[in-house]
Amino acid sequence: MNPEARTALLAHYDAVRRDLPWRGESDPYRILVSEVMLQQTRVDTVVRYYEPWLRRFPDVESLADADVDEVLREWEGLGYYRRARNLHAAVRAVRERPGGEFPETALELRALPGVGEYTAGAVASIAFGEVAPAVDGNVRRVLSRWFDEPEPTVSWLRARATELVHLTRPGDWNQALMELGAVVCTPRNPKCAVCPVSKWCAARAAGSQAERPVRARKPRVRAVDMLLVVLQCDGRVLLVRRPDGGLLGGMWAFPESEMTLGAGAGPTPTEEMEAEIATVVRGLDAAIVGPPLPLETVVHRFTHLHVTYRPYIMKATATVADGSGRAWVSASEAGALAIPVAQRRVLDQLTWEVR
DNA sequence: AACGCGGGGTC
DNA sequence: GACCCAGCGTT
Repeated sequence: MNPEARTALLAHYDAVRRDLPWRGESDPYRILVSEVMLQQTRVDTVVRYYEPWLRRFPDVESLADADVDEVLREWEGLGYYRRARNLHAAVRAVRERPGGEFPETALELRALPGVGEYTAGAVASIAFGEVAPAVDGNVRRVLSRWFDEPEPTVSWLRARATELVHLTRPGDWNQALMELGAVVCTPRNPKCAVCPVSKWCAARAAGSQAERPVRARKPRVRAVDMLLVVLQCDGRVLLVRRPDGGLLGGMWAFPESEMTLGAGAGPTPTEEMEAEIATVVRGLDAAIVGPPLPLETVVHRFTHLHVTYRPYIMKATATVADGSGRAWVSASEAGALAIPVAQRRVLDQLTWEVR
């Protein structure tokens, strides 16, 4: 493609690359862990999770042996919890391979759960030196500007990235492109003055870099009021396990019900709220022995959802048999479970008095 | 191609 | 408050 530009970018990467925990790593398991954690997640966030994760799950064997609950607990706060479940399944799949050997090609890696086009290329190039492209959001933006392509398609990106990838240092090349996008070729106010490839950049020449790639239309955010039912009995509260497939899948949370009454919920529950609480409690095969009392509301923003959690606490009889999907937990037991951040904030309001 | 899926940093 | 991040799986 353009040997001069590639040399300039690699030289820039060598000179200024950040010192990250996984930099220079050669263990494919560790590289896979870092790449999965980095999916849709900022470097600064991943840095806080990476090393604790490796202390708990240092290799394929230890992660494959672990229970999914431990895996989710270690992932708690990172978001996109499907990633943790997929990673867990992926190392189990690796263990089942002949000799338990780690897949070494992008094609084989791609077959692992949670490993898509990007992650397969990244791990193959970084861990095994395969000449494979790796196109993430950063690279998309860099290439869109480099070639002044307003709306790059997946196939166009794959073609450009494949042409460009360095033949002897593919892993460093892919990381150099991503690092350029993260540090220099940023979404807003790109730092063209310090960019090592600005003199080959078509958008820079046209002055269109600020508009590349063109913004996608913004998705509308839905506002939701969510009733949370906090049943308390003998210093324990009832948590239910959320369905695997959906939002916050597999994590433990308070029983909830979406309310349509808007922001009117005050210090005392409305009749409508009382009725909804009763419905939820009935569904849990429990019985209330005291009045529902409001806890502080907790606001949490998901990407497409703006949720106001309205927790009500009440004493109840622990008539629920502990099935796999329900559990009466103490404070210390709650500490060991994977619980969504917003609901952890509700838990933090509890005093855990016995009776 | 579009959508669901977390949480947090940045401007 | 809007944007967006070292994406993937499903439909």
